[in-house]
Amino acid sequence: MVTGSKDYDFLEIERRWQSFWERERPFRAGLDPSRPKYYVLDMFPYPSGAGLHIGHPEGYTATDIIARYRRAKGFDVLHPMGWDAFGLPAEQHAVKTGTHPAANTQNNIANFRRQIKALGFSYDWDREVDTTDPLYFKWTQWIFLQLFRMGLAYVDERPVWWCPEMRTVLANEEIVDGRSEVGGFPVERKNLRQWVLRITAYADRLLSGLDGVDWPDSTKRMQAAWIGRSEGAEVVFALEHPALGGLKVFTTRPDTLFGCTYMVLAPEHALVGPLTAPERRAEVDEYRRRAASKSDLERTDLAKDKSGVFTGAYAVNPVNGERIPVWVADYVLTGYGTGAIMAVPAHDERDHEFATRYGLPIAAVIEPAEGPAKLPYAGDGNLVRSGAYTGLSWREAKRRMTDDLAARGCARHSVNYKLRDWLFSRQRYWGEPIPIVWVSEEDYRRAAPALEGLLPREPVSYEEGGVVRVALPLPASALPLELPPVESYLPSGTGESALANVAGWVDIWYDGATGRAVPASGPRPGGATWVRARRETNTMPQWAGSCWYYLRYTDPRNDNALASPEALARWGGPDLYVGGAEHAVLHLLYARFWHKVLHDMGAVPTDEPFRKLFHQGIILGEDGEKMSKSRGNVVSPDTIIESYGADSLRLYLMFLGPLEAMKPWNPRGIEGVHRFLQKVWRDCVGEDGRASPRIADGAADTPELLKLLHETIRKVGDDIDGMRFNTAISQMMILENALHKEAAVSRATTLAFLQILAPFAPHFAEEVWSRLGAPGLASAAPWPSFDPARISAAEVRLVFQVCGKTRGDQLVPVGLSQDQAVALAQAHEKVAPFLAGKRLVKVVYVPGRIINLVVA
RNA sequence: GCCCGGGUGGCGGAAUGGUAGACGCUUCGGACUUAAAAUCCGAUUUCCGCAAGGAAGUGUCGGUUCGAGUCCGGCCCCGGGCACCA
Repeated sequence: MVTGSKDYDFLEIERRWQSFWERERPFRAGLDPSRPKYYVLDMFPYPSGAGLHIGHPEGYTATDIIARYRRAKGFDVLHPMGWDAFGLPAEQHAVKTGTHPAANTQNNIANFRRQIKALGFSYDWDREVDTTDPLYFKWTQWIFLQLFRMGLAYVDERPVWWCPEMRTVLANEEIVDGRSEVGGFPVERKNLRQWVLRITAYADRLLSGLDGVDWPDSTKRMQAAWIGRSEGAEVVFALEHPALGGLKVFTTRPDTLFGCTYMVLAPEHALVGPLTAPERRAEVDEYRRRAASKSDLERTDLAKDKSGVFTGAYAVNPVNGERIPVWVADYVLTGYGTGAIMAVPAHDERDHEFATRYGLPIAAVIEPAEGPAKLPYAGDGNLVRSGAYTGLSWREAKRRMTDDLAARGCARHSVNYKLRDWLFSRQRYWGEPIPIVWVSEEDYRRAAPALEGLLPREPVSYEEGGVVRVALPLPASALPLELPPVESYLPSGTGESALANVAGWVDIWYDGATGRAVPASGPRPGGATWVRARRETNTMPQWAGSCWYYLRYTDPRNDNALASPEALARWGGPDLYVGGAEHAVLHLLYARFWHKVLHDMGAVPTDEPFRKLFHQGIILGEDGEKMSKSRGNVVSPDTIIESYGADSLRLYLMFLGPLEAMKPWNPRGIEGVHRFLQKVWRDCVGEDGRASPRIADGAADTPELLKLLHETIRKVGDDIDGMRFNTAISQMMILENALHKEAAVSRATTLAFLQILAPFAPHFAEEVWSRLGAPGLASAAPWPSFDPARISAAEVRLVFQVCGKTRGDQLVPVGLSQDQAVALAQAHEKVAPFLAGKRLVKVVYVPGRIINLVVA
């Protein structure tokens, strides 16, 4: 199984070995259950039409090295690849060309697969998954039904970007500067009925679960910030208007209650209407109208100056009975806390800015130890002018005041999160259909008994034109619910997806017990369980399929479960997950949420999906800018492979710098690693294409060479474990430079070198391995072990310092005593002049490293 | 504004508190060649010096230490994330 060429013909060599792997499939997982398992996963790609760019194989090369290294170390390795293939670009392409997005998607997948295989990655292709495959999304839909059953999926009116000109809903990324990216039409907010997942129910566990995982700190921090837990109190302020009862606010600083000088409601707050005084109504209504027309962006970024209006109403501060005015301002958000705040301008920057602008009183109630602080002051301190609480530390006061108010029934300890529930529906064709039909209340009651155990405790319903519609889940037996063919992939024009136009699919007679359906245009089939239904026309977002794919890889063809309990028990989640930091929050948070839900229902054994996470850095263009088509600085792996081969590309991607770093692509640098391979080739393979005469069976390598070999074996192993591939490669270069200088090198040394090179440059290593006549495969041989005795030397280089400055060095025997070391230093010709005439005041001796003589 | 990460030769980068610049690129010199490419050998932080050698040097200012690229504090740049969340 070698190629015929005499020189390093990488194209031929790589082609041969790739077809060998294709044929023999040596990288299948689960072949030997007696071995320990290792599951190493890449974030699967969206197969775009543009094909692979150089950033993809960076992370893939890293995981491939680890996978091959672990196999050589005796692990049963699961290393799979698949396709996150639903998504907007495929749908846009379908709209433009009229062809089914699946066709284009399959073309793109074929191209991605070809490109990935050309890099020689050791994926188990038998486990490939594709989120758009009905056999896959059957289980995505099944998971949705579990969320539905558990009351974690509900419907709500939520705003979306609506383009009246195009009569379609647009995603955030389709909008540029407040206009549609295509056509440049104006867009507006429009409320639509949407599916929402109750991720907030898991907020606390999503936060605490971060403690137990081996993730980059920055990513943990980002998730924690996104979840945004804050502890405080809900406090009820009585309103003067007796009919209105109380006004509830959330505050993290109940200790500053004595400094509350006004209150603010979000413009959308339900009490704004009722409590506004008649003489202020016109102004307040106008303000609310203006706020409603502003986008989120305008309400935050652009509106640097705070604005608001007085409602004419007053509330009563529960701690001191003071009468305080109630304002409306859009710096208070409706979605957080209670949508209303107690304003403490002395100790909150935002309130301070607002109070200053509108001339509202500012009362300081917290003082640092060194006396009154410049306001606004949000730091540590004790209470002042706060009645019975004066003198307490703010932390102490926070607890006591909440407790006291709670005893009077006007406060309670409370926790709030920034995390919002997850908007889970898209008005698109190219996504997983949501397996729900909508029926009347009456029909729901009729169908319910047959769906025992599949329904949420509270029915999910909404009202439209006075008619209540209730969500009925498809039974699992009716999954997958596939996308019906459509004439046009354009959205319906009413804000619904193209599915709404498929009358025979949407409007149906539906058998709740079996999930069978026939078009409503036909007669109602016989049988009591058939009801009139309308199918859900929303589809799932792209996140859905990627939320659980790592589980499917463990048992990708299972038709009875998302994966068998045995497969899940064997593989668990990935031991290592590698992907871009751009997914630090959303993908990883959503997947963790689903995983915890699945864990709670007993479907998966672990509580967290990704034990160890690593983000590869971004590879920038030659110009140091982000690679993009418009900049024209995109590097394609195909062209690099043509000129240097996949092994050189793999080596170079890893040699560029630390995996996690952002680093520019330098087209010349690849010459270096390519030369390295050429050099190894020439040192191992002779003129005739067979083993070089330099490689001698009986050659006695020098102790220095063996020391270097064993150091290299150790360092390469350590560096792979630590994901420091760049230094592993440089160590192998050092070894090669040394081997190159030898007239003859033993076969054993050469083979060991090829083995540690194999994970990095697998085609190359296998080829040379077999040319040397070594048995089997380089990748199948057990990882070489290093001998510590070879590494330790009898002599070490000791550095002589005088007052911390290096003045010389010398080879000394290991175990040299301090006195001997001092004597050697004093006698050293380079060192002695610096000691002449000085008194030795101190000696610092680090055996085997340095001796520092401090003189005066 | 807040929270992170990072500033080391011409370039990418390497350095458990212990010889700063490994390894590679670039450039220069030499060998081989009719010549070129490839390859091989050597040099390549800056300054002073013919040399031996010496001095300075890891964004910047200060500190801790026998000794700091590494630890601590201030400042300046660059990159990323969040951004009225009460």
